[in-house]
Amino acid sequence: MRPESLTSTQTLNERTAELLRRQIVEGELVPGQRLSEVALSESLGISRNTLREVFRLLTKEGLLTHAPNRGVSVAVPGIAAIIDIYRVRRIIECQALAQASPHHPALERLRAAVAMALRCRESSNWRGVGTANMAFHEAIVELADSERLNTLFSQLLAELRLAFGLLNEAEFLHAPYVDRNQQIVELLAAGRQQEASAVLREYLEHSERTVLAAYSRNLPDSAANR
Amino acid sequence: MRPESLTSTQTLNERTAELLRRQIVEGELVPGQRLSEVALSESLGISRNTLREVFRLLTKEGLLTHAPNRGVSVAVPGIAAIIDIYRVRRIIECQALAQASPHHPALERLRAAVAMALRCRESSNWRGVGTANMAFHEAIVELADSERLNTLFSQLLAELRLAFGLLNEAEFLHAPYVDRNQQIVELLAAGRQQEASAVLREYLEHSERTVLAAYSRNLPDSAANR
DNA sequence: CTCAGCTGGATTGTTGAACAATGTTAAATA
DNA sequence: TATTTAACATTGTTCAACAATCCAGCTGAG
Repeated sequence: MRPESLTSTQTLNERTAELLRRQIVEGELVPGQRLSEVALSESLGISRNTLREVFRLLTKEGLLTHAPNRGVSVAVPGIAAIIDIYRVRRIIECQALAQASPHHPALERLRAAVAMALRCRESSNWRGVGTANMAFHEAIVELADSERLNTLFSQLLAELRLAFGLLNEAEFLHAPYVDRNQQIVELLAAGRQQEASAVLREYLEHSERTVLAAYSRNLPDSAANR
Repeated sequence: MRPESLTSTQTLNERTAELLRRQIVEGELVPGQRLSEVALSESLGISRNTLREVFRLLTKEGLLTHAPNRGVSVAVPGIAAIIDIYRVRRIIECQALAQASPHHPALERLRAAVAMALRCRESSNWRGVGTANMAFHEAIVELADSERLNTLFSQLLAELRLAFGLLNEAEFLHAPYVDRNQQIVELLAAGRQQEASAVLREYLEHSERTVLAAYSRNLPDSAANR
């Protein structure tokens, strides 16, 4: 999809940004961890100035936080961020689904994501279920045919993956929703968008509650974060 | 609202970004204009590296476009961008309004924006009507109580002001909607959110048509832009 | 005359070093 | 103990240089 995601891009800037993005959402860099300009630039083999440009990029994407004169650190999604993200998701995803055409090309992507999730669930590959689930929701947003919503949403999902990384219960977080995803696709294909949207709304509310519960259970101290 | 908008902020980075932002949306820098790193950095009295960091910021905000090895230029919102922006606006604003509480604190801002617009219209201050109108829509999005939607929307509006700058018909673009804004506030205050949302939707569709018409009328060549 | 390829100049990409400004830590003092 | 001061470390910012890329104009062949 995105030209950057294929291979190493043209500029060192983008390549480094992509690398750090991956390290952040995959948990190699843990939330809250401070990123020293000199240390990281040396370990990456790039200049400090170049790294600073990358920092500005990722900060705008919400993956890093930048405190002037105090450096940048990996963002720590707090409860407020979770609530905010789910609020945006309900507004965008439900609306995209409700007004979607049953013949939209993204329908293929939806079906593919469901199929992938089913396969992964059978082999108890919960991580795979998670990424398939992400792809499913990205396809839902694509139903709205808006570049800007697509990029916003992919950033939101990256933030959410950061938050999920704080939890270690991938099965618990993703597996229960595979069946509902399938149901949503079928409803949409049958032209029953309103019902599909309603299912999705309830689904998102349930997921939010689950995440928030796991959050305050596992991270009792960082509740006031961000 | 935003801490940056009050006075000069801490870091030179942010201050310069704010300056360029203003120059862009106010038309001092015309869309399509190329921004040379050396020339601009000298004229601003800042270093080339610092300016490059600012460029990355404003590019992420959609106000600049960055072609690797070919430098940055002021973004040229094409017809596709206009359509996309209005699509996002309909999804976000209408939903925010439809689910809003009639006692939300942003209601005061809505009323203030309408009052301001009325005053400006009486004195034929069309520029003032325009900014009041922008404030009105920002307040609508605030009804959704989402940080992320607020920042997304303020970026969208900045892009839109960039597009409007290509047109020189402020009266035509903003004045007709003052009355409808007032109507929307009254409907919301009366607890008739659905009707308010419907008025807004029709309003946005009308505005989009107007802008697109003016666009293809005034800029017949740059239709395929972006 | 047109077009492919070349060449030189201009711009961006990237680096390294330096200094100023700020934040942090720990010792020293009241 | 609390406060102040004094080092230290980190970020903010600048500068100068070189490599990589792009662009315009030129040349020469057909």
